[in-house]
Parts: sequence; C-alpha cells; structure tokens
Amino acid sequence: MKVRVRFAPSPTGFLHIGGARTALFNWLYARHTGGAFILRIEDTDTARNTGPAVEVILNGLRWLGLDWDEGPLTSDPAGPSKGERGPYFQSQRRAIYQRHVERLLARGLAYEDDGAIKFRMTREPVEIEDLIVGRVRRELTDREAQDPDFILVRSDGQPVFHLVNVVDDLEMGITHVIRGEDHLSNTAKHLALFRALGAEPPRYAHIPLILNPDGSKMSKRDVGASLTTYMEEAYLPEALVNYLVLLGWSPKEDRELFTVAELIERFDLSRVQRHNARFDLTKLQWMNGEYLRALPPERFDALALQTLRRAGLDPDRFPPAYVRAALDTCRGKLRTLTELPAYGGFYFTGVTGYDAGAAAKHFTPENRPRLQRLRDALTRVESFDAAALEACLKTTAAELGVKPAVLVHPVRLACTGRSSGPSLYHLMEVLGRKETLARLDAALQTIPASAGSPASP
RNA sequence: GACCCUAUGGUCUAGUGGUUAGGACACCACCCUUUCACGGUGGUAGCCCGGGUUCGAAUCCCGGUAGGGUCGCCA
Repeated sequence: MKVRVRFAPSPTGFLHIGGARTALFNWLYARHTGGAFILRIEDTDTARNTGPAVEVILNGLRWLGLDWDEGPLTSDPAGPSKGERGPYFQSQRRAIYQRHVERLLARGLAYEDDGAIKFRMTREPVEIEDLIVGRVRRELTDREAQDPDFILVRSDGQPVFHLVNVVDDLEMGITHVIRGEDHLSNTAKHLALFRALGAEPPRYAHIPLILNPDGSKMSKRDVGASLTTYMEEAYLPEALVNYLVLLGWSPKEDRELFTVAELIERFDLSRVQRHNARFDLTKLQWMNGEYLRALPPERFDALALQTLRRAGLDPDRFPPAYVRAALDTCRGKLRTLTELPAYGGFYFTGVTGYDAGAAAKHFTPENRPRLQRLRDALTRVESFDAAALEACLKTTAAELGVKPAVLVHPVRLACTGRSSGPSLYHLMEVLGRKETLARLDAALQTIPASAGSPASP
C-alpha cells in the first residue's frame, strides 16, 4: 500500500519551528517511501483563521523546500487545490463531518448533551502501537474515569479537532500519522473513534518535541520559536533543514552535513529519537556557516545584496564589479548573513567611526610617522593589487624596523573602523588607491602627534 | 491530582550484555596566518540515583528522582 502522510497545521499566523520539523519528517518519510505528502489546513476555528495566516504556512513550507502532492494551491479555502481527496481546508468539509456524526448518532455511539454531541468513549484502557514509542497502554486519568466521553460537535454546530482530524485521516486515506508527542495521550481517543467509524486506524509515529535551551517547553512567545524568524534573519533553508532533521533523528554514520537527497535516502522512522531535544542556536549558526561557505558565488552575492539593502545600506550605488569584489572578500567568513553589514559594511558606507579600544591601542603617536611613511609608499605602488600591497607593507615595515603587524592593525582600523574583517590587502585592493589613501589621511588626522596632545588640524 | 512518555559530557547524538564509551557544536591550548574566520593537532567534560538479574551491565527488570506531555464546547 502506498504511503500517505499529512501535515495538518491550523492557521494561527505562526508556524512553530517544531511544526516545521514535523512537516519535514512527514515529507522525508513520503519522499523516502515514494508516498504522498498531503497538506491539510485545520481551520475549524473560523474566528481566528485568516488568509494571511494560511499564507504563513504555505510560504514557510515552500521556503523549506517541502512541496506537497495534495493540498491547497492558494490561501483561499474555496480556491484551487491539487489532489483527489479534497477539499483540503476543514472549513470546507462540514458536510463530510456531519455525515459521520449522524452515523455515530444512529448507532448510539454518540449522543446529544446540552446541544453538543458527545462521543461514547470506551471505559477500558487503550493499547497504542506506536512506531517510535512502542506499545503504550493508556489508562483513564482520574478526570476521565468520572466521564470519559468527549465533545465531537460544539453546541454551535462546529465540529471539534478530535472528530475532524480522525474523519479527515480516514477520508484522505492517511496510512501514517507522524506528529508531535503532545498528541500521544490523545491517540486513545482517535483510535476509539476510528473503531467506532468502522475503519482501520493508520499507523502512528509520535516524534519528540523541541524544547528551549533551558529545557522548558518552546511556546509561541519564545525567541526562535517561529520559522519566520529564520526566514527574516536570512538563514539558508537547506541549513535549517539539515539542523532540524538532526534534532530527534540521526543517520547511522558519523556525519552531520547532508544534502536533501541524502536525507531522503537515509530517513526512516526507526531511528527517530524517543526523547525531546533542546534547540541549540549556536550549532545552527555553525551549520549555516558551513552552507554559506559552500554556496556558489552568484547565490551568495544575491543573498548578500538582499541583506545589505535590508540593513539600510545602498550597495546598488556602487559599480557591480566593485560590489562583487567586495563580497568576494567576505564570502566564507560569515556564520550568518546578518553578520555581513557589520563585517563588510565599510565598503559601502565609508568609515563612520573607529572602534574605541582598537584606536587607543593602534592610533598612537609613535605609529603616526609609520603610517605616514606607509601612506607615502602606497602612492608609489605601481599596480594597486593585494600582492603588491602586501609587499609594500612588508618592505615598509622592514625599513622601519618593525613587524608587519605594527602597520597592519592601524591600517585595518583606518580602512574599516574595526579591528577585524576581510583580508587587509584584498580589502585595500577593492577600495582602490584613492579611497585607501583618503581613509588613511582621515585616520592620520585623528592620531595625536605626541603623547597626551591631540593632533593639530 | 491522575494518566502517558523520556533520561549518554553544557547541547545534539552513536551505542542494543564484554568498547580505553565514538562523533558533532560549544569551550581551552597549540599550529597555520595580515586581523577575524576557515583548516589542522591536542585537551577539559558524560552513561540521573538506588536496588536487582548476570561471570559481566550505559545496554535487561523494579523503584525513586528529574524533565516533558495529556486530561477543553483550543488545535
């Protein structure tokens, strides 16, 4: 039988990072088995659900690269979809739910109570055979022992989650329900409902949850809980996917970096972890850096440009060749794109100030004549390229009887305002002779001529 | 409160009765080096606790502890 799995989020305007991972596991399982990945929108809570909220889900999945074989094509519940088992918005499936409720009613498996319809739940413990957790025997809680029946349809006629979830899984021919472990206890209800509907339930696979770094539950409010955050902060989707899949699953090998194709080939439910995992942003950043470094230059440049513009810089004022050369010196040195404006912004803004600590250390009276000497030497360099610049700086240092580093640090500070950054010689080459000299002159202005007294203008 | 799940360094994990307990991130040191990254080498650090079973337990069983989940006319 062909595998059919689904991701069934409710549109709240928010896609939880844990939800994204649930979608990923479902998608990988479908692709690994050659099955179908179905997207279903659980919008029964009509008051809260809006088009933009659905858009958040669709955009998030698309950004991650998780394409669905069946499901909505747009955020419009009445709009087009693909697949034979639609509609894929629960708000459009009222008649289907009603049909099943009436059957339950007719057979005495459900009954009316205060205008709502309740399900006659079994009083016996329920055995759950979970693909990940194993066999679970779920007994009634003390509250349930008093009244185990639960609502299927509210008194206002709205069907409830347990009902719609089960009916849809049944109607859509879902074979494997891969979902968060927070649903494990609910599974008893779902199993009982499947039986009452006279249907064979799907296989269940409950995956562990993602926790905050401190081990607490990751809820909407926690930073990093929303997929949108990573999209906005320009993380690479392939890096996030790689990081997320390793949170609760591991391949056999001692490897951590995998292409999506390799993940599809390796993914299986049997190696899914049984315990929750904490989200470690530092490791995600490391992984993002790995992917950033491996990016083709054209794609890096495109993303870098976006990031610069978003940071309020205006790289488009500069000649394309200059921009390309500038970004070339930054590629491979960043963990995240958001570091770029601080790292290479000096190419596009000029030097707006000097790092105070570094200035105190390197813009000293005794360095002043040295810098002046280097400045003069730079006017005589024939070809203003990295190799020639390195030679020039080293020769000058030798003539002065100091180590190259004595010049390197103040020159870097003068050119960039900071104590670290791209390769100094390459950065000067990109800046060009005129700009480099201008920046050196500007720096010389601020350096005191002798100890204690500021430079005269 | 009841019910359910889980437990290997700070974090993610490999491990399914016999291993000097492996890898990755982070951290520290050194090397490389024009800074910072990258890369390389080395290092600190772990089987939650207590009982069993066994010649032998990280691994199996029981109890405890801790963390997480569920018990809605939310999903």
